[in-house]
Formats: sequence, structure tokens, C-alpha cells
Amino acid sequence: MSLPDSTQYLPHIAYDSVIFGFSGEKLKILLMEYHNTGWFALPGGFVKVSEPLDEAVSRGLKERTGLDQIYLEQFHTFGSLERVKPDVMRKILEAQHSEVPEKHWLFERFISVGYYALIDYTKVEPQPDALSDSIDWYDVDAVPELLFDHNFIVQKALEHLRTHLDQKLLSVNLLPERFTMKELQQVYEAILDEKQNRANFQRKMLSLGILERHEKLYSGGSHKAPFLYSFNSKN
Amino acid sequence: MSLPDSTQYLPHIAYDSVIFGFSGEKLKILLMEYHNTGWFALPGGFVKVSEPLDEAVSRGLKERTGLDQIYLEQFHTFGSLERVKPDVMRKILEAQHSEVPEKHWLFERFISVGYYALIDYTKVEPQPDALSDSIDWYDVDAVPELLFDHNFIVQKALEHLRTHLDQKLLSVNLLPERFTMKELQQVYEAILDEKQNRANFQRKMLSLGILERHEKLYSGGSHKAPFLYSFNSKN
DNA sequence: CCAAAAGTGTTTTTCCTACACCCATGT
DNA sequence: ACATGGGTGTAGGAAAAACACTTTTGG
Repeated sequence: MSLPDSTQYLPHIAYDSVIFGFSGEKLKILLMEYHNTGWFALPGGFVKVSEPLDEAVSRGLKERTGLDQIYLEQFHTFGSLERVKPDVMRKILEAQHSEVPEKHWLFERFISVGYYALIDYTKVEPQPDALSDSIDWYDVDAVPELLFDHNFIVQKALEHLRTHLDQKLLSVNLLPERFTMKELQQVYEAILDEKQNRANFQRKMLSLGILERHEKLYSGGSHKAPFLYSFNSKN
Repeated sequence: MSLPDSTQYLPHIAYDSVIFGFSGEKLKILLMEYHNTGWFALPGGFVKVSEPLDEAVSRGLKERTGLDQIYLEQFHTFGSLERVKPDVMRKILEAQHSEVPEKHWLFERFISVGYYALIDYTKVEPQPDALSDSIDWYDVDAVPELLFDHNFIVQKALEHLRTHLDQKLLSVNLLPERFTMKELQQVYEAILDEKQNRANFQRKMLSLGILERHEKLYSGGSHKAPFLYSFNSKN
């Protein structure tokens, strides 16, 4: 395995992605742990010389999650000086590569574009990449200390997600194709971290006119069978 | 005057700023016209190697408007391939510099971070910069055709401004220190492009609890004197 | 028949809108 | 006095929240 090639990527530009998933109970994000370091970071990457920014992020997500057609939203670009930590970057590389040169484009200053993704938790088998040892889900309310400014980025992503939740019913992207109203409400509550009124929630969601109702699901519980819904996409 | 130095700035990274002002009647933005070309563009610039992104934008704004402490908001980063037009860039440079080399960092691919600024129109004496011949105010509803993807950027900035108007009472940044309720309403109407109800607008603004009322202004008009207000900053 | 969850209906409250009224000021 | 613009009060309606009732299912 070799170091990423400086001629292939745009220097000084990176992206970091906050990948949200919903376990059925809690809102989670995907975090990488670097090999032999105990250090955690957001999955991120670089932009190829002739590749649109959005596409670079999609490509990275596809490599990590195996998923295509992921809901992606750009939320902020981070360009402070404090975020740059060449010595940390060096240690990460040295843990994996025997020969790390004195100078390298990865040790220079980076500006990073932050994206968040909403994906169906059940469809993902997280894949470690070249730099990371493992990649796994963590509760958003129990995120470990992350490298660089990544804790700050996660916080900003969460804020953005919360304030834009209602527009376009973002939360459906966290669920399978078909879901019950209860599941949708649970996603909502996990993101906003507050209980919603069941009856009013149902009314509000249906009033948006973008949900389609399907046949009932006989779950085997000792209670009335719930309808299934799907997202009636015309966005 | 010489070409910008490649060692001083981060390659591939630019910013573009949409600078909003309020004339008393209409919402306006600052546009540059390049010397001897008839081409219009947004004021923008580059980031120095050891300069925070936000600071680079502030610096550019200070150069163009003479103003410090400007309200600035980052809204989107543009990274498509179509936005890159090296031939256009070349023509701009050739109109000003006798010797333009075949290869130059300005002809390479750029990713641009979009910011918008809200400033007090009455305080500004726009200053042309090294590349531009003139800089002036244009009505947002009569923006000429702009270079690169700048029309798109303006549109995105406007959308962002409109949807975030209410949070933190953004519009006060377009007015002098002290202003009447009528003036505030006019700003609001200019941005949203729709009339507001006078009584309800007043109630809504005051209910935010961030306006401070001062003594009345005796304007000399044949009518009741309005209160003056200022922004009670604790944001 | 009971408990639990789901669907729907009803009441209450809150908020927004439109309108009206009164006040201050210059002509 | 009156025209003009500014400040505030209030009735009506729409939307949201709280609550209640009914239905379906397994035990």
C-alpha cells in the first residue's frame, strides 16, 4: 500500500463526511479508527484533479458503505489555521508506512468541506479504507474524542441536520424503503432529542403530502397492525 | 502591477462574496466590472498560505469597502467542473498585463467558497481593486450576466439570505446603528420581495426581544415622530 | 376480556392576520 | 382642521397541541 499520490489530487482541499444512521433506537454516526493508534476520525478524503467536489464525496461514501445514491448535503467549509495538525498527520502515516518522507502534500495546510449523509443503517456493512483499521457506528451522544477539528464538525453537522429536518422530510433517508409511522417518529425523536406527540406527529407528516400509504404490516405484536409508508418522491 | 504570486496563496482555492446593501428602496449587491472588457463578476479573492479562510474574506471586503467588522456568512462551496473557465481567466489577465505566461496557477481548477456580507450601504465608498476597473451597486432584480458561475452563486446567496432572515434578525446589519421600524420593514420587504403588514411586523420584531428603543426622531415630516431602534446585541 | 399499540376525532389553546382606532405633527 | 404616518388594541380564523375515543391484535 502506497501513500496517496500528490499529482492525482487537488492539494490543500479535503472533505469530511458525517454519516448518520438510525439503529432503530438511536442516531449514530460512522467513525474510523486508525490502525494501531486508538485515534478516531471522520471518514474523509480528497478531490481528484478532474472530479467534481460532490462526486468525490459520493465516491468516498461508496467505498466505505457500498451504497450508491446516498442522500448528501454540504453544510460548511472549515478553513481555520488551528485545524491543521501536520504532526498528527505524520503519526498516522508512520503507523502504516515504513518510509514517510520529510515533506509531503498531506502535511500541508488543508481546507475541508463538510458534508453529512443520511443512510439506511440496515443496508450498510462498513468497510475500512486504506488508512483506517476499523470503521463502526457510534451514538451521536457518545462520540469519542476525535482528531483534528472533527468533534466540532460533528457538532455543526448535527445543528444543521436539526434545523433543516422539516424541509423535504429529511429523516426518511434514514429508514428502509417502507416504514411505519412509529419508526418515522422514532427517527425524528432521536434527531431532535425530544418526544413528539403521536397524534399530532402523524397529522403533520401526512399533511406534507409526500408519504404514500401501503398495506398494513402484521408484525405479530398483540396490537393493531400499523400501515406501512413510503416516501412519495417528487421531492 | 504584477500578477498575483503563486507562492503567496493557496492554489485551487478561492472565495466569492455577495455583498448586500440596502439603498433605502432596493436591495443591491456590489459587482466588479473588469477593465476594458464589459465583463461583470463578484468580488472575490484568494487565501494566503497562512491565513484563516474567514480572515481572507474579511480582508478582501475591507479592501473593497473600507469597512471592518462586517457581518459575514458562509453559505456554500462551489466545486463543479463546469465552473472552471481557464480561457476566460486568461482574457481577463491579458486585458491588464502585457506578459501573461502560458501556464499560470490562475488557469487551473478552482473550488470557491461563497460568502455573503450585509453592510450599511451609506457607509461604503466602493474601491476598485487590482483586477477591476470599477465596482458598483446593482439591484438584485437587475443583475447583469456575470462571469463563471457567479449568477448561480448570487441566486444561492439570495435563497440563503431569505430562508435565514428571521434567525438573529439579520436585516439589521443592512441599516445604520439607529433606524426606524419603517426602515427595518422596508429592508425586510426588499429582501423577501413582498409587502408586510405594518402592525404585525412591528409586533413580531419587538417580540424577538433584541431591539432597543430610543428617543423619537423629529424628522420634520407632517406626521407623528417615529421611535428609533438599535440592535441590542447579545445575538 | 384485557393490555398494548394504532388510527382518528374533538376540544382547547395559541398564534397570525386584518382591521380599527387613536396619537403626534406640519401645513 | 386635516392629512399623513406612527403606535397600539382587538376580533376572527387557522394551525398546533392536548386529550379522548375507538379499533385491532395476541394472550
